[in-house]
Amino acid sequence: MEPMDPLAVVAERLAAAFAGVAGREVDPVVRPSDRADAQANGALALAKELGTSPREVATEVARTADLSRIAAVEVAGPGFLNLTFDNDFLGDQLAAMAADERLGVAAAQHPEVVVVDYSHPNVAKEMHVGHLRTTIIGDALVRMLRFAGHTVIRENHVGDWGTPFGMLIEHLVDLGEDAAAGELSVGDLDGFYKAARRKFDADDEFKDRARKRVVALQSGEQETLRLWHLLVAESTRYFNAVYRRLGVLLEDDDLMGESAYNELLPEVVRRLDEAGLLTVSDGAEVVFPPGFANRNGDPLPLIVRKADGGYTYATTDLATVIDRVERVNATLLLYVVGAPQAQHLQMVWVVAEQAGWLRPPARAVHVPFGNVLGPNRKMLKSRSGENVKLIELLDEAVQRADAAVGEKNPDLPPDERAEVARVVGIGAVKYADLSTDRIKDYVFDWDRMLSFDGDTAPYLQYAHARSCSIFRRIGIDRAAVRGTTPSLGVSEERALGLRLLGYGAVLADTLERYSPHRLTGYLFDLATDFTAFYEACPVLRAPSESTRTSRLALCDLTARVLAHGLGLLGIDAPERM
RNA sequence: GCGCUCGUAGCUCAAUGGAUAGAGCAUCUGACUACGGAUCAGAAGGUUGGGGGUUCGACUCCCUCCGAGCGCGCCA
Repeated sequence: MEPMDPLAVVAERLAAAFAGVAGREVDPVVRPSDRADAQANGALALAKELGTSPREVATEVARTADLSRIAAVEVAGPGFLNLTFDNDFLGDQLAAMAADERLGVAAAQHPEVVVVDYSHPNVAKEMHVGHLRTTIIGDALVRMLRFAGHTVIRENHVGDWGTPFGMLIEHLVDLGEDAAAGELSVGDLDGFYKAARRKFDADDEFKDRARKRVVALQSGEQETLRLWHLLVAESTRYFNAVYRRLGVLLEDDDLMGESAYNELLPEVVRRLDEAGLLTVSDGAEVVFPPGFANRNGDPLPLIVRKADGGYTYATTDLATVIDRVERVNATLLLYVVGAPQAQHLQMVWVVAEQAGWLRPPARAVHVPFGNVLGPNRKMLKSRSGENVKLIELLDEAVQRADAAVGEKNPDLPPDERAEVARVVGIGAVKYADLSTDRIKDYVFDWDRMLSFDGDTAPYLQYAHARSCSIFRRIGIDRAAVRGTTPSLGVSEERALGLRLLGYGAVLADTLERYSPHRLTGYLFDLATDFTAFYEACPVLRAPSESTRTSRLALCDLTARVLAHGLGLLGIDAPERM
């Protein structure tokens, strides 16, 4: 099937012409441009190789390229090929896009099994805004990868094991199971954790009990395990409530906490030993991956077993590699984990490669994201106590959205209003996070997260709702216009049509970089093009019946792309708001 | 000390090595008895932290300096 993206079509034709001029295969870059519909700059790069001027190369390419009925081409500047697409061609491409369930988005050529590791909250600890990034980015990547045709396995690597559980279980015992469960079920995880921590720090007797409890837990003592399960179950219930509120795909089946790898840990160490990678250093069993040095310039170890015999998170992370490659049969391991973990993960993967667990086609990719900073521009610390609970942020967002909906559209029935408020509020929060390049730190700011103006989800949702509204007004089914070929005589129609046709390329780019903000940027541009079109081009009062049908087709396709793109980001698009 | 990341308009952020660095917010001017004003049109706002280099061409790549943040042996 010929691609619907006109840039791709033209790139193919130009490649042939370039090949004729250069005498070898050339892959010209064709990109959107302010000066024309598209621009190719291959001649500039090729001229030196051919020993001629860029303009000569460009002119020859322009002369020999087969672009009839597709685009006009002219040589400009130092040797740019400026392309102007033929309107009928664009209309045909749009018609093809509208007829395609995938909206012109190509499926992955080599579908694979992908594990996406994200969210990973800690049992008996509050989910705060820091968890927003990994959860939302991971969710968006899952949706996009799935749409691209990959088999996607979600894994929520919850922190459900380790030394803190001694004190948490003892605190549970002190409170009594019912009282503790009650406290946890209302979501006061921070209060529970802090109380345990306080006792641990202040009370030697408690501390002693906590330590013994850790040993009991690790040795699988029945009663201790039962109490541990209680903690995990209550926390999980709370996490699920947050996930449902947030509208992400994670569910109980996706839980792969640290505890899930317990049996594998001795195996990890044994295999490392067999591979001759294990060294004993200061009583601990470690591996020295090449290329890493500590602050003294000495080799930096990855500790897989502490001097006291306990395992570390490095051991667990190594176990995840084994499990995901050997049991799940994944070839792509995505870790949606904060940027500070970069070195740790690199070390783990180097060791996994050395041990032979991670080898092509299997590979691990870190999808890092920046820190959420406090008002003082310092990292929002999970134990600082003053960080914002995720659920509070979400509730506030929905509440503000509800007020806005009540003001803007008072006629909405109460139940629909509540749903719109939810979708708009949550959408705003998600979009605020997803629309920034994930690698950057950002300062957490209520106003920023809860803004409904400008480059925000509600703006995109509004554009979608307006488009749907036209069809509702005249009472026709949107699908009815999908057979028509749009004509693009007006510049706003043309700009909108061109934008629509770029959807597939943007999605590919977004997935290639694992950067959802590429998609949000496109959707904002699309909504902007649509509103400009909407202002300039009357649809229902169009000058002719054919123009009206053509514009209705553009409205329908815009609404579909907006809803689809937002959907891939985990954001709903209501038909009314 | 070593390593990683970041530095772009007053603020928050975009920008595959391509011509004149773009948006949003805020500010200022304007626009309908609304196909939905949660909108649109316009103005103003820049030595892309400094300096060097590579290139026909650098916000982008390399070097260096400055500034900020985060990692760097038994927490996870």
